[in-house]
Amino acid sequence: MKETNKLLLIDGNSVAFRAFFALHQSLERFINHDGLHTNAIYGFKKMLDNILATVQPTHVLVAFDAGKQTFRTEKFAAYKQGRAKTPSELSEQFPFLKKMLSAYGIISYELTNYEADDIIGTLAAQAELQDFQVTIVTGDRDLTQLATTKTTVAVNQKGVSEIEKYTPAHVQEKYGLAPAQIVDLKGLIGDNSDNYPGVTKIGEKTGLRLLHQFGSIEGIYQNLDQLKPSKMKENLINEESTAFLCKDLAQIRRDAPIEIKMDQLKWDGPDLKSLREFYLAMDFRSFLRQMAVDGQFQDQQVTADQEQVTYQVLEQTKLASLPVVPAQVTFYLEMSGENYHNAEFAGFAIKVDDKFYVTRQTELLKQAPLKNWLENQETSVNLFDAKRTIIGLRRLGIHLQRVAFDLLLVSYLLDTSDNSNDLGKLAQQHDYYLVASDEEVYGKGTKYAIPSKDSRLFEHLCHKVRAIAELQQPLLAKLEANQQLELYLKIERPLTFVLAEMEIAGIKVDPQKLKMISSKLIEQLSDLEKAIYNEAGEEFNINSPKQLGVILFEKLKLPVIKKTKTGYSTAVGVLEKLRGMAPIVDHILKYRQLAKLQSTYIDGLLKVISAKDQKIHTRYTQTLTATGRLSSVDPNLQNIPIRLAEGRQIRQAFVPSHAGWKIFSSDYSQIELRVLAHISHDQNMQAAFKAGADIHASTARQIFGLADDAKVTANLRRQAKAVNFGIVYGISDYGLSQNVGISRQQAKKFIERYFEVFPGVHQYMQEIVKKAHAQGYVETLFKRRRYLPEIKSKNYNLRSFAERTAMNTPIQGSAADIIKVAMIRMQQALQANHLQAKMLLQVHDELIFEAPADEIPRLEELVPGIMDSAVDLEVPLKVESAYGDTWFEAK
DNA sequence: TCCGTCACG
DNA sequence: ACGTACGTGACGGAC
Repeated sequence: MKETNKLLLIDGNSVAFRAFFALHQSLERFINHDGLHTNAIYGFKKMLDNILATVQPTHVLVAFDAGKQTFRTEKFAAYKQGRAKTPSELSEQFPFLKKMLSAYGIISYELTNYEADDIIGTLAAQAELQDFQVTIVTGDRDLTQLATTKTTVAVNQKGVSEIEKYTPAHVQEKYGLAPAQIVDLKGLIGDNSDNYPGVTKIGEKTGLRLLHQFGSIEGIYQNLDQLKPSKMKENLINEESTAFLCKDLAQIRRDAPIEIKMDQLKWDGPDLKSLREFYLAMDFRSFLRQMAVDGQFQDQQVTADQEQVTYQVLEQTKLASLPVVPAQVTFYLEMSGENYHNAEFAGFAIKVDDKFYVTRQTELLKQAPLKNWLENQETSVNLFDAKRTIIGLRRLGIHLQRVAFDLLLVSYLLDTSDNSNDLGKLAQQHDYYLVASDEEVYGKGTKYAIPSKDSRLFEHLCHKVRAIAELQQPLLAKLEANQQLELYLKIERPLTFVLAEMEIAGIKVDPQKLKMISSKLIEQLSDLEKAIYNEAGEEFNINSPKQLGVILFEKLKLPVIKKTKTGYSTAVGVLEKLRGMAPIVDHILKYRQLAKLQSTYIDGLLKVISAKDQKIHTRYTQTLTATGRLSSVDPNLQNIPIRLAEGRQIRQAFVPSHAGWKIFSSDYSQIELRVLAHISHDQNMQAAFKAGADIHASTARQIFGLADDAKVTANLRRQAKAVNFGIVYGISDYGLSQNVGISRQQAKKFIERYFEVFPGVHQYMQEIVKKAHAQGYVETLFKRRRYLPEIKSKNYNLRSFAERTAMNTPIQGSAADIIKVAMIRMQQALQANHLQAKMLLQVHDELIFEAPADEIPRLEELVPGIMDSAVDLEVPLKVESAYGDTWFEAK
């Protein structure tokens, strides 16, 4: 018996539109490495898989509209006029959509002068004659007119997955009409979105009533005498030609001059190789993973065997049979929770030679030969997240000395903007699919739990170890190809050890001091609260921007300066403009300032002082920022207040951990501007630094045209400083004007003048943007790389942002490189000089130590000496130091 | 979980 | 005509 042929016809434009708007809120998340939007392609692909699986067609075609001009516009010029232009973010996706269809082995078809509908109508008619079953997929209900016993019309609803199926019975049920009568209905009532009118005053209700009575438009006009005289009847008579024209426009053609034969639509499934290449080009990682898991890669065939990993559960009795000093091991230590300073151990897996060992008993690590593997100098250890592992092991009394390959760190260096802390997700980004993400295995949020079933945990840990081992060679090769091996080997990898020591050391914090500050704050806050309620005439939550907005702008009728997405803005900048209009404003500003201190810096810090040693152990994230800076979390010790006197007091609570010790601090002076002077080779700016001038005052003299020895007023210096900052950030006249409080015109003049005075800087800014465009990324002094795909975006905002980033990242990132080098050398110098001093904190351009009082004179020489010689620039680096009994006094 | 706000370089 | 300084993390409130 012959099997039934099944034809699937898809309205490409309509489905692409649906997919685009369904994923519109995620538009900016769907951008591939070339800056192409991919949301419609993604949605289309999901829908396509869905429909292919349910319909299981033997023949497939996707029809597209050929253009605006069609036979319908010839008959009626206004047809589909007044429609919003297709957004460029969507139209750019069509060529790639067609590429994907071709990889799927599916024909895309369009026909001059006809719409996709007509192609579908014609092919459906031909297929029915050949006894095919036909399924039509579209987002447009008009196609329901094509439903027959052999043809089903599937209309996708809002999303891409919800589909409503129309058979003749369904159309009958919904409208009380046969599918063929849909065109009569449209002829009477018209179509707003296609922009044709129908008969005046006839809507869906009247239209349906007439058709139920007379069957068709022809029927209505043959039986006009049966209608009672009415306005409607007059309209029908006056607009007879319109009614017939509109019916004709609605009528999908079933005889379009299509040259394609049914045989050509035969579908044999996708070409997996092309599909894989396409997904790679689109950055569709989840689909790639799906393909791998489904065993669809020819060169990376995943069989059930390969999914599995053979491992041995490690036990006390087995330790003796392990090798003594292997050349290489790959190791993963699992802890439950992010904070490795105190997270519970969950187990470990280790690969040696080709064998995998795994256990929950982390205590085994303390014994031979495992301890020796990790501590001896001859075995290289491959890891994921070395810092986490170093600190976890240290808690077990194990001193990890040498790391060869750190998957997390290397991956970050390869692409600083596309990083994840999850081994499974990260492996996927490198086209390795045989390890799940932690979220898949452990869950997230309140559901997070290490599996109690041994095999589940053990397999996952072994998969992780296998991924590290497998990715080692290819990723190191990529680093080398990018000329980034030195950055990894000389800077980032050694830095991991330095950071680990700083985190383990921690900084002592005096809770009594914080509580003293707190009691004063609470008193002041309570007074302010009373004053604010009094001025507002009611009590409300001052911390709620929403409630505060109502009080200020509705009840007190203060002028609205700025709005946010959700309501009135009450940010500092806004409140400062309202100052003097009502006393409540000053009180709110003060309240905000103090409430921040209390919640973030008093309560927040008290919560994280360790009961064991009265210290705070932050974690530095080495693999997060796009520029190469560190960040500090849990708590953030890089944003302890300093600018305002009230907040600065918090620093009095940061104290040395031993009696008779001091806090010592050194910071780079204007490191970013010095970096800029170096990379731009601007002679004028370099001269200022070489002369040891006050750079902001010198800038002021030059851009405001003062004499070389003229005194610079505080105000001019402040403005020049703002311009200098603006330059570093990738300046815009608007941004500068907002910051300095001058007109945009004035700001523009400042910038022009600046570029005249510092032509090297101007040239650098232009060239770095060009370079970013040409190569797709920018680099720092030590070849740290940041990709900027959006620099090619057609969206002005995205593109401008990428351009400013191109200007800023080499500056900010090179400064980060420099202090990292200094930190490594510093740690070595402390050891080499047998000093007790410890490096505790890094705050971007500043290093903070604690040391016995008698070491301070040595540090005053040593630390600045190392910091200012960390790199050799075309301008000198300047370092300033200070010390005292608390961090507050080390200023 | 997102948003607005604000602390730092 | 557009909306804008660069890089972070933590908090409270609202959904």
